[in-house]
Formats: sequence, C-alpha cells, structure tokens
Amino acid sequence: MTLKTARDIGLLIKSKRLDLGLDQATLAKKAGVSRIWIVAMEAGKDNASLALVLRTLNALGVVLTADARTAQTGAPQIDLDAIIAAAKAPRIVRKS
Amino acid sequence: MTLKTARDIGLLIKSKRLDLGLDQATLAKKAGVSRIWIVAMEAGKDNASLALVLRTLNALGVVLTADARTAQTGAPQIDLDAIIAAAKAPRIVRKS
DNA sequence: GTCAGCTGTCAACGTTCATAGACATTACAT
DNA sequence: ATGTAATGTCTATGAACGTTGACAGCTGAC
Repeated sequence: MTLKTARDIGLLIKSKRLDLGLDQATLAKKAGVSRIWIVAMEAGKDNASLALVLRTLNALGVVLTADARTAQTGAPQIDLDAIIAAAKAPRIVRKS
Repeated sequence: MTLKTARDIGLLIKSKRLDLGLDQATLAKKAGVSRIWIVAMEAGKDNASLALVLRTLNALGVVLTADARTAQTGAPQIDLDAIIAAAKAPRIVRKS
C-alpha cells in the first residue's frame, strides 16, 4: 500500500485497527494519544503531528518503508528542476 | 529503508535531497515549506505536521509504503492485549 | 584577502494542534 | 423497552507549530 496523503494514512490506521479487533479507545491508550485524535486521524486529518502518527502506527505493528524509486503517478520521471539545480550547485556534497 | 522515528524521516529527507543535488532553500520552495522547517525536520523534529512531511516527500519523489507484516523488533509477535480486546468486543466489524 | 552561497540559530508573531469533558446517535443484547 | 458499548461532534484551554527576517559560521571560488 502506498501512502501519499493523510487520508491514506487515516484509512490504513482504521483498517489495521479493525483487523486487530481494537476499538478507538483501546488503540488510543496503546498509542498514547486521545480518542478524539484517533477519530480525526481516521477521518483524514492532514495536519496531525508526525510523532503521534508514528506512535500510532507502531502501536498497530505497521512498518513504514520508503522506496527509492520515483513516484509512479503525478511526478515527472525526468525532473528538470532538480537537474538544473544540481548543475547550478556543484558544491553540494553528494551522498556518493 | 524502514521508518520508525522522526529522525529516520529526517535523515531520509536529507539523504534524498543531497542525492538530487538540491539545497535546503530549493527543496523548501518545491515542497511549499519554509527553509527553517527543512532544517528542523532534517535534524529529526518529531512534532512536525504530517501534511508538510508528506508534501516534502512527494517533492523528493519518495514513495511511502506500509508493510502488512508485524514490526520485527520491539513489538511482541503475540499481542495478548489485542486478542483479549477482540474477545471482549465481538461486535466490531472486521475488515474481511 | 574578498566574495558568494549554504547552513544553522534566534526572536516575535499569528495560527493551529491535542486534550478533557460532556453530549447525541447508532447498534446490539437482554 | 432498557442498558451497554462504540463512534462522532462540540466547546474551551494551554501548548506547540510554522513563518518571516536577520544574523553568524563555514566552505569553496576568484
């Protein structure tokens, strides 16, 4: 499952919570957040705190990973901006 | 790469930014955030806004995915709390 | 040396978050 | 019908966010 928006993460949390048979209050307690926050997050709250999101996902046993590949949709495969910026800023240390 | 903490995400952002040859100001503009925020985020800011994090990762072409498998470390393979909760709350609608 | 660019830090400001508590609604069970 | 449990909504409060603008260190180029 790919996560591009807060709504995706909210749906993931809700889906995993139901898979585990947890109610909102129990998950909130396990994750150390308020039940209200769970409600808002599952509804797609987009300005939630990163720390709370990570805590909740950990409480659900969800592992987040980042693919090195370029996004498949919506992002151009060739990023001219990045190439031009790279050419203009040769001083930056590259990762190797 | 697995992301468990805000620090992980910060390091990911910094690493990908350098890979693309972008400086902080350029990335900030592309992602629609302030340069100060990039500085704090790359340092591991843990209470950052989810929306800004997602915007930044999108600007970097990073795709976030969630594995269905259980976390390998730190989480018990058998979650008694979840099982008991499930037994006590048979009313909850299961995903499938 | 001098200059330009990148990075990190600071203060002040307005905005938004996250929380607790109470309430209404829905659904199931007895 | 009554009672229990889960979910969603609302208000008010304190805390933290994210932003701008300016400044100091540092590196590399001229």
